[in-house]
Amino acid sequence: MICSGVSVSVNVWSMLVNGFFRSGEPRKAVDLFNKMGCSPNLVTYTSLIKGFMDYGMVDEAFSVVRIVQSKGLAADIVLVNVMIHTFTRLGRFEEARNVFLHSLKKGADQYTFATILSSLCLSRDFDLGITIGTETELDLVMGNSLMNYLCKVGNTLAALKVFRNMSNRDLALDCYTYTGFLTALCQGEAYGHALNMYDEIVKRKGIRIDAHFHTVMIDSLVELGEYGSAMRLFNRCVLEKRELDVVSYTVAIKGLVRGRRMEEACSLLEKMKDDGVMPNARTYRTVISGLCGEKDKDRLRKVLRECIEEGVELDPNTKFKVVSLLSRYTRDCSEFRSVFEKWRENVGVSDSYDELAVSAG
DNA sequence: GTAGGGTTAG
Repeated sequence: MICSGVSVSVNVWSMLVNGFFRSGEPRKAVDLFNKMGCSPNLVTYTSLIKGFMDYGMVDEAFSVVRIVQSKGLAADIVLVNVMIHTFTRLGRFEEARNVFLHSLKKGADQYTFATILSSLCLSRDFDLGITIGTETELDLVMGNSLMNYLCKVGNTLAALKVFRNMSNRDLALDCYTYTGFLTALCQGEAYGHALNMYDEIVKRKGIRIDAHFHTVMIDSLVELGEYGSAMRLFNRCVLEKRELDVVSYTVAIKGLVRGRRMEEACSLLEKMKDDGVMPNARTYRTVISGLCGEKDKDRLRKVLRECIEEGVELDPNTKFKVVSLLSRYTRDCSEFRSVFEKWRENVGVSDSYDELAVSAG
């Protein structure tokens, strides 16, 4: 269209800018924006803000926000939703909440509620002082988000009610929905029923089940202290070649640690690597604090060696436990002396705050 | 039928 001189509307330019961001070519999106043959509008700016945020280009995103403001363009509902999402991703929950409260007066929709519910969960500040979206008819994503929120605040019955509501409608329930359902059942002390439902959902045709779904069931059993049952389910998932990821293995390891089965926990740590799933800092933390708890110095040294070899950085808490245990035995920690030195140097600097920070995507 | 937005775990 451009080469043949056909006039390209602002709609088409906006679609192209958005499309290049979404297909992983932010450079082209920006080039095209700069070459637009007409002036951009709110839709174009919204695509830019979202696009920049998706690539972690926070300053660029906010420079577009300032352009919108300086042009006196009023944000519509889509931009409002993008801004709630943007502030949330940056951990700026207060601002997300303010934008949301402002949007209530002008008509929030399902996207708004899904976003703010997730924001509240992330901020761990569940008290918004208002009820959310009771006037709005649930759609799939908002329903999923609401169930998740209700489970987190401990309102299990309300979560189950949302599930029933969703089931009675013409919604194509998905992985998120069933995961929320199982979480609620386990929280409601109906884990036997949850296990039956789990089996039934896995057998059902046409539902894509992901690692998250299996992991939630396994983790719920672990949290209920049903370690044997949790491990049977995990092993069954392995045998049946279900999709499992690093979180699934870590949750299973947590079950073994809680059940004080450290030998098996260490074997599973090895097995996951054989299965092609690389342990991360959280996995090592689970095993290592378990070994510290059991004062199992020999296994601890072996696992710590691997952790260091693989370049996985532990959290400050776990480092402290390791040093407390091993430094009492000079002979046992000689091989780690330089590593411990480095840990001491870093105390109090950035990495201590990592756990407080919220991922910017 | 005609641009842009949303939900999950250890």
